[in-house]
Amino acid sequence: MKRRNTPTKEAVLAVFASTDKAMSQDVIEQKINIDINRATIYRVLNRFCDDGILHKVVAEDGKQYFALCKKCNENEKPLHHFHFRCIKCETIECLPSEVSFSIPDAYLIENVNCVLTGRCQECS
Amino acid sequence: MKRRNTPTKEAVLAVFASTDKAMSQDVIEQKINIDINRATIYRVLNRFCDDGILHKVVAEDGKQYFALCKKCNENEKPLHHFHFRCIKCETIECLPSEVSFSIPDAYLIENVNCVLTGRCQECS
DNA sequence: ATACTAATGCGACATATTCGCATTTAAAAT
DNA sequence: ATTTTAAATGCGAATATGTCGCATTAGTAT
Ligand SMILES: [Mn+2]
Ligand SMILES: [Mn+2]
Ligand SMILES: [Zn+2]
Ligand SMILES: [Zn+2]
Repeated sequence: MKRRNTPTKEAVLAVFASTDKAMSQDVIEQKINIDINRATIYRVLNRFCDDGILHKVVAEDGKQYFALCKKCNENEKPLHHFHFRCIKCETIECLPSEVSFSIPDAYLIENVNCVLTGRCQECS
Repeated sequence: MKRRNTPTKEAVLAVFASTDKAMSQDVIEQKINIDINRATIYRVLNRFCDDGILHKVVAEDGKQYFALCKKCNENEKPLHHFHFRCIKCETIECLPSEVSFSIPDAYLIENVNCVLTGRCQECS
């Protein structure tokens, strides 16, 4: 069960180090020089999510997007934050805006997925 | 461009009249007695969305769910509300909780998609 | 150097949604 | 009542995204 260091992991992490946007598998694959299998990329991404290194968002295009989990000390982001997807430049960013809602205690929330869609500052 | 009345439309609307939950295409198809083609159901649903009769939510399972748009006079629901998807009973409900966030004016919001996932009151 | 098993590549599979196109049919026009 | 028009449908194929099984490769600890 212990994780191993592999070129694939490093390549994927390098991509995330280069931007603070959330990215889909195909975009990530494009940004990597070496050839990595699609399924492998998904497995690496999901493993990173399990390990709390990445988090996953599903936009209303039905696709999964992955983004770095900012450490609580530096660029702090609320645990549950909104995301913004620009239909023009096709990027997804994690917003600093926190998600808050009221719901009866009887509900058990296991996941929060909030995405706003439209045009970002540059594209509007 | 003018809409026509068809048995399909009526059958789909009848399904929505029977519940206040959001439903996916396959569930809707199951609830209809007469045989309607899958693509047709999607087209009807999307047309209803265009016409403001239904609204669409995409959950983190990547699937589209459709729900009635409540009229502003009766069971008033905020324009942008949260949704809750129960992983146990597999239902999606429109919550009365309104979605509020702060984002620079330069952003142009065209769509809001917020889904909480977990276990509902009955299933928790 | 060897053993153990996590990680990968590959192809197949599953599922959801859309699209083109021929056909049907609701509704307007005659 | 009949004809006309284009909206709606059925069907099959296409697209897209994500997962899975399984054989193979390759980190890492001993
Ligand atoms: Mn985020
Ligand atoms: Mn709703
Ligand atoms: Zn943009
Ligand atoms: Zn439930």
